[in-house]
Amino acid sequence: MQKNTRGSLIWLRLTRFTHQSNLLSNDFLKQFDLTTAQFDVLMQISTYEPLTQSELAEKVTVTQGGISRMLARLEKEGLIERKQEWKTKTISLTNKGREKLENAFEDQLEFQSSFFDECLSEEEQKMLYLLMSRVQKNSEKKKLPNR
Amino acid sequence: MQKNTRGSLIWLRLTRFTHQSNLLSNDFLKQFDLTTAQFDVLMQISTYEPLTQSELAEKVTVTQGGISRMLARLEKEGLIERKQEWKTKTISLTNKGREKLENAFEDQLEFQSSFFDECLSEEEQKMLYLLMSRVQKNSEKKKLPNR
DNA sequence: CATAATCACTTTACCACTCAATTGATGACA
DNA sequence: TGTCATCAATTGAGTGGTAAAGTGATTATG
Repeated sequence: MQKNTRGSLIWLRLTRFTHQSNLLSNDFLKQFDLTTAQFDVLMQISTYEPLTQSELAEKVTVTQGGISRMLARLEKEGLIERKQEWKTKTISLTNKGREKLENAFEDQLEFQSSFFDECLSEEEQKMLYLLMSRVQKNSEKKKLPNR
Repeated sequence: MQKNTRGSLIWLRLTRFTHQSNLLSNDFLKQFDLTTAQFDVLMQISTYEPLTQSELAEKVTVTQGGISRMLARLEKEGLIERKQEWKTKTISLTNKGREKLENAFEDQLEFQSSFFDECLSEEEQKMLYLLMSRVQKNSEKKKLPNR
């Protein structure tokens, strides 16, 4: 079995970094009693509310089933509301949810940025964003038939 | 709530891509009856065998508990062997495991590479690898106290 | 020598995701 | 009007991750 390809090495770096930064982010968000995934969906809701579950699932690239459970937890915690409205459910933040998000927002973005600020210049960050945008969009195109 | 930082945008692209490519990779590996995670640990075992569970956990950056269950499943499928050896367990591939890995290896690496080959030039890929190496190493430094 | 500490691994309970099957409401049409 | 298709959301079974508590053998120490 010969040596790895460049692509597979990039891929490894990406997965390892994402995994690692997720852990650190979870740890960081503990102070706000949130997880990274929860922060992510709260952000999306706050940006696009009101929206349906399927729309949200699309935004955070998670399956219907995943979103359903996630939202059930968030609802139980009182951070979001689901209103059955003419066949679909419309979701929006509660005041408690909005507060919690506003509370964590700045710090979390600062935290996320620190991963790059600490080791890349402006220029390099722009470059990385550009490259990753291309790569990510390309992977979107490969999407499985109906997701 | 103001707009996102550059860092947070990069972060989003990275997580979305990693998630998406993982799904596609799982789908791709279905033909070999493997998951991405399983391929990952089989690769590491094949490279470093024989090794202990803790060493493996280190390599794939997963917790002890996670590795324990993962290996239990792989053992049940007959792909790996665990030999209790003087207090630690030494793991190695079985012939079946080795075969399966060799079978999938080329195709999977080709598949991983395609994500980048399809949208980046040589130069750009080198650049991306360089940047991600820096970023990933930087995140390693931030590791939580005892992992 | 007995008890305590340590070490490698396992187990449990939880979160977050998948796919696939199911439920339940809406709307269409014979 | 009854049935049938459709569509959003839910549920069930499974994977893969975490943290934290538990187990059992080995080594240290009082």
